[in-house]
Amino acid sequence: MAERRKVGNLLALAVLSYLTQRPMHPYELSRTLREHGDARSIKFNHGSLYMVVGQLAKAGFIAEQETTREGQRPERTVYALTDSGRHELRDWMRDLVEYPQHEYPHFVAALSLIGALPPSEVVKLLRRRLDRLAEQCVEIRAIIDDTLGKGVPGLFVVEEEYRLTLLEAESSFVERFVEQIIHPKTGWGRIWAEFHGEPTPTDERQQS
Amino acid sequence: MAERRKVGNLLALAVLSYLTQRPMHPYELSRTLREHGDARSIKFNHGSLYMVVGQLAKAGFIAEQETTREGQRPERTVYALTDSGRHELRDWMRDLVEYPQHEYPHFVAALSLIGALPPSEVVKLLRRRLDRLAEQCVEIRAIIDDTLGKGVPGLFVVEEEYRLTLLEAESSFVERFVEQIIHPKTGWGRIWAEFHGEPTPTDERQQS
DNA sequence: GGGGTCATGTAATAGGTTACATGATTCT
DNA sequence: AGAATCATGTAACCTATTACATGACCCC
Repeated sequence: MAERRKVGNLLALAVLSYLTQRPMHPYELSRTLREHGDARSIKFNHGSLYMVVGQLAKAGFIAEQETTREGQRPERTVYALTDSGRHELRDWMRDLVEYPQHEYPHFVAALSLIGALPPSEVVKLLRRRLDRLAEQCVEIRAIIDDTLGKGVPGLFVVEEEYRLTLLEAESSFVERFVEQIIHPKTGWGRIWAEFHGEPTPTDERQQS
Repeated sequence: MAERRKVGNLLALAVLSYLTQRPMHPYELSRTLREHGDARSIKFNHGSLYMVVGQLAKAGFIAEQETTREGQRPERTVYALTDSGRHELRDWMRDLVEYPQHEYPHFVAALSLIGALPPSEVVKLLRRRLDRLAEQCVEIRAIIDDTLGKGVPGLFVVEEEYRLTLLEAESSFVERFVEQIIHPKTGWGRIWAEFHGEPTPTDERQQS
């Protein structure tokens, strides 16, 4: 489970995966990744790609196959997957699917220090957050519908469905949280506000 | 929104937050962070802490206040929050609470490349994942109950409640996904399996 | 009083991001 | 023909993680 991989960057996983189809040179990988929209799921960045390709080659997961040159353009080095690379890809995928990872989303960090802001402000900010979350939901819906509309099978948008699930869960969490804060009798707002030297808040449920 | 901060590591946020209480030296911060359990929400690591403190000092958000030494132990440099640091803390928190960030969880990456594994295996792995997710849920529940049991107000475990919400959402997503794959008539399993050269799967719903 | 572990920090290394460079192609 | 953009890669810089170092305290 989550062993220390020789190459840990998830971009490498995408590279391995694309190379199962055919050998490619880095720029082609780059283009394909971006076009295929994988950059939404895996942090992508031109510089890192070359780094990762280098690491994979050093680790023996891919191998330089040929070096061609067209006209005066820089040389393009074509890489192919090795057996060891094919194995690494499967093994890594199994790992990722079976074992949930402890991660550190930004919002978790913010929540853990939320007491640093006064509750009246937090409520305002959370309501704005709800709007943004809703926007993101429609955006993702659009991507999904658009892709399915082109006849692509649903399996290829499953990661977007997942995101959507999480966004919806977050939204309803935030709604509940806001209620907890502003609930006039049992809410946390009172002591929290006092701690910040704010006037005891009135019931704000009707606002914006 | 999400401007380029002088110091971007979320550990720095925790440091700023702790220093609002009183000036401390790095090791004290380190201990406090670990004891207070913030390491579950913010990636923490001894080395990074010193780095971050250095960065914060260079950026003027904290300032060296005094340097003491007890016996022959190394010097301890005590840092205090500056006005600019206090401002940065609030500003950063507002940012994090209001704006959802696009993040890259490992599972999303795996889903986006899920076709690399054959469906029969994916189903097996997803079922195992469900078990692990359930374990994590009870673990978090325990932390929450334990903390509340000590009389700590609920506000201080809100980040764990959030995690829990996300875990539950993920669980139900995975359950639905498994159903999608194995559904005998409308499921994705059939073509997917063929693509991998596997025998067309039978209805596996009764298995483990 | 020798073997752990706590307290405290620095240095070495590896990893990732940004900036730079340069010929080719296309647009106006 | 000059400007913008694509194609392709390297180098410089920052950030983060691991490893190392050393005196104090505690236990048996």
